[in-house]
Amino acid sequence: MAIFTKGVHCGSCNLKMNLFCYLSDEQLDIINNDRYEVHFHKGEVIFKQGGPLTHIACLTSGLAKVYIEGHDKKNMILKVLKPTELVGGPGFTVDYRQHFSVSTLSESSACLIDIRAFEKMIKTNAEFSFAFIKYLNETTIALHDKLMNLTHKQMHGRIADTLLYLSKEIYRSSTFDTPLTRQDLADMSAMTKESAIRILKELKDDNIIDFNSSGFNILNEPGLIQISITG
Amino acid sequence: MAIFTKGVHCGSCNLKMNLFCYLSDEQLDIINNDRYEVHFHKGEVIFKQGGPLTHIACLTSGLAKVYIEGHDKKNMILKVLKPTELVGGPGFTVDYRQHFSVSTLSESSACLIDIRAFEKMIKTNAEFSFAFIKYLNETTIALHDKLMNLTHKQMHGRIADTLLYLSKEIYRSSTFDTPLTRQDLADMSAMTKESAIRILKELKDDNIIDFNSSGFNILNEPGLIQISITG
DNA sequence: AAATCATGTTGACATTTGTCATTATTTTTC
DNA sequence: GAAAAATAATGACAAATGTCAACATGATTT
Repeated sequence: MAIFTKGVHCGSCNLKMNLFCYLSDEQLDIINNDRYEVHFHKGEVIFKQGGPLTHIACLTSGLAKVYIEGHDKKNMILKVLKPTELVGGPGFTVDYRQHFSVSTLSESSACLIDIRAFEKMIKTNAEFSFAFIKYLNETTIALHDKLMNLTHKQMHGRIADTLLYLSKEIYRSSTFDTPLTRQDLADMSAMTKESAIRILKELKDDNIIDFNSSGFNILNEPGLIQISITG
Repeated sequence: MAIFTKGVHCGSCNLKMNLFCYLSDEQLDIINNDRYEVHFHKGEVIFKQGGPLTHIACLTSGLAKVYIEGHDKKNMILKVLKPTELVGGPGFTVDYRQHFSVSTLSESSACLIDIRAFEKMIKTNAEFSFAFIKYLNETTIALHDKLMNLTHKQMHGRIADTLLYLSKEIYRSSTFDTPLTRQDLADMSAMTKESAIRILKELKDDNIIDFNSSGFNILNEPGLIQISITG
């Protein structure tokens, strides 16, 4: 678990950017007063599944993965987190335990917000609460989408979805270098790493994508989208 | 879509049972004033995916299924709804469209609550809003669970999960008769109906379960749980 | 530079799962 | 009650996917 080495105020994380814009200056002060910036090395765990939910995190630099840990190292990566996204956890208001793990894919920083301060805002500011409900519902819609993609598409479609997600949502570029390993790509696509490698090779052979040690390049995005649709 | 044949006040749906217990009598009056009870025949659609989200429903009698419609009639049943459960929809606060369909599995009644009245309660009552957030988070936890089960378990484990869900959560009995078809059981377990039939037969041959035209009987629950775990 | 370790790749093979055709059974309709 | 339609069941087969073993590559340590 994250250790608060020092109480450094997090200046790089402008809370007003997120749903915190609904807070009054006074309320913002309350949250600002006990939030801390923590630096994480590559591969370190920010939140651990099963552990206590004491804080909400806002990734301020670097990249992280949010994943559910299953049996036999069979993990499922729910999403990739980039600055300056929030990550809470559905245990909030329920059992105050983490229902997924979050770990960094590169050197990263995160701003940790005390869950009690967050909870107070929810209970005292209805606009803020409403915005948070919207955030939760958007998460649910994304989860539904993932559920359908992973259960109703074959491997080619699932890998296409993963590549399009990285290209469009995370890196916003048709070429990108990524610290995600083949195992990570497999964990995002619900398959073994061997299968992921095979499908990637096929897509490369068909000139839909290209890749080497320095990253991926989507050569034929319409083709990749077609594969994503036909599954 | 549901047609409001008549403005019949819904007496059988005691809103105080659900999260509505956080409302003041005054607020409860506001919601009570424009809610209606509607009867649905077996197989009728209460909410249609893609359609407008104008109401929240509380099933007051009967049974319904909540499902995402995919391509080629490949549906995914998210949950079975029984009295007196609420069903909203993640489109609330987002795009005000339905992101899943709800249809009845038997003759049913539902109490429909205007989404604007509901939204007003969210915005004016922080305790209510907090309870609703808890409800949303519980839904998300259940979705995570489903995602893991469906992507990381083989068919035997998935069918076992479905049977245990029906037995424990829905019917609360080791024997139950259900209007769910084999296709429905398959749609809950992310497989084809032929596969569902085959697995059910295997479980029957192994004396883990029994079934006939009048319903299911779980003979060896520990065995079924073991299958669910080893997947 | 050698050694070690993590990650990536490939091939052979077994298993799982879906598809399709066919027949039985049940339910609904007339 | 007969006919039609929906649902259930079964078998043969093909396709998708995982498993395992082997080896390659690259990064890190010594």
